[in-house]
Amino acid sequence: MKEEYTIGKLAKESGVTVETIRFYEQKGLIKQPSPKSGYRKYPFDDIIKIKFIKRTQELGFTLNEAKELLELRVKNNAKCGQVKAKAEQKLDEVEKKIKDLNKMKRSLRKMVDSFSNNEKSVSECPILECFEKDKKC
Amino acid sequence: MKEEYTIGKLAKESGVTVETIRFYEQKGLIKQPSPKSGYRKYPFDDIIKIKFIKRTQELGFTLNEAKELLELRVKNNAKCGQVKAKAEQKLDEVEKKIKDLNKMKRSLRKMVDSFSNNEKSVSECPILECFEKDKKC
DNA sequence: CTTTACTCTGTAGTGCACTACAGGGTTTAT
DNA sequence: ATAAACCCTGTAGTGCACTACAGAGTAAAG
Repeated sequence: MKEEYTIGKLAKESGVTVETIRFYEQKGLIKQPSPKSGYRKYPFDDIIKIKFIKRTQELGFTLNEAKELLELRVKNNAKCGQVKAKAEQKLDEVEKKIKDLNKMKRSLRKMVDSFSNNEKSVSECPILECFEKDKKC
Repeated sequence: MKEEYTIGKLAKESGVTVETIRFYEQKGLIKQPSPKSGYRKYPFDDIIKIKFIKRTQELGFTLNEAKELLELRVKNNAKCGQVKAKAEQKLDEVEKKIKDLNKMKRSLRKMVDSFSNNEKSVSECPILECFEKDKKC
């Protein structure tokens, strides 16, 4: 009943490859007690860490940003206020991303709507024009 | 009154660098009549092509996708439906991203709110847990 | 006619997030 | 005891979208 994973098991359990874990380690996202004696050993808890990284990536954060967020958890002298500030900053970033994507969405929707006549040949479709900024097709 | 741009003028007019244009050429997005005699010459029309590429990128398309869209314009047997389908697919992708980011936003907002007590130490702040999928903080 | 500005090809480097070996050592199952 | 399965470090390659030269040729301005 050991409290540890080998790298292979951690990889399998968290849904990434062994190489990815070593890559994260190299980038400083996952630390490990430099295996003087053979193999890396990871606490079970690291599976949550890796899933967290994957989750943040799904949401458009970079690995460096994931690292920052992980570091917030680790600094035990940090106060909630500091964490809150970082979280708020991320929140602003997320909101900006959503805004940008909504712009994209509106443009794409306009384009799609303008292509309602499926049988027109492309020469009659103003493809280039439809992509122009602020152009109504 | 020549009907052509040099690469430098095309670059300036379309807001990209000379290298970017050559890069696009290399990737097959812009074609040019392999300048046996000196310098590349581009029709004025290519400025629209490059702006189109930039625009598609703004809309979340990759260079390869931009290339495909440009090719649709050239193939005169292509139907509007094909362009529409591509735009719709992108639209789905963008909408999914927005959904994910909204989830993230809600998680972050919850997190920020839970950090109202600025003097609690971070160890009491459930950062990782707050990011977990479908987890209510 | 020379200097400056522009162009050419080709290769290498950037940042991101991996992915794929090579050439070993270790552990576990049979 | 040996073979399969796993692990190690380290380096190189991938795809994307450029960016930055090096070393050379050409065109335009004064």
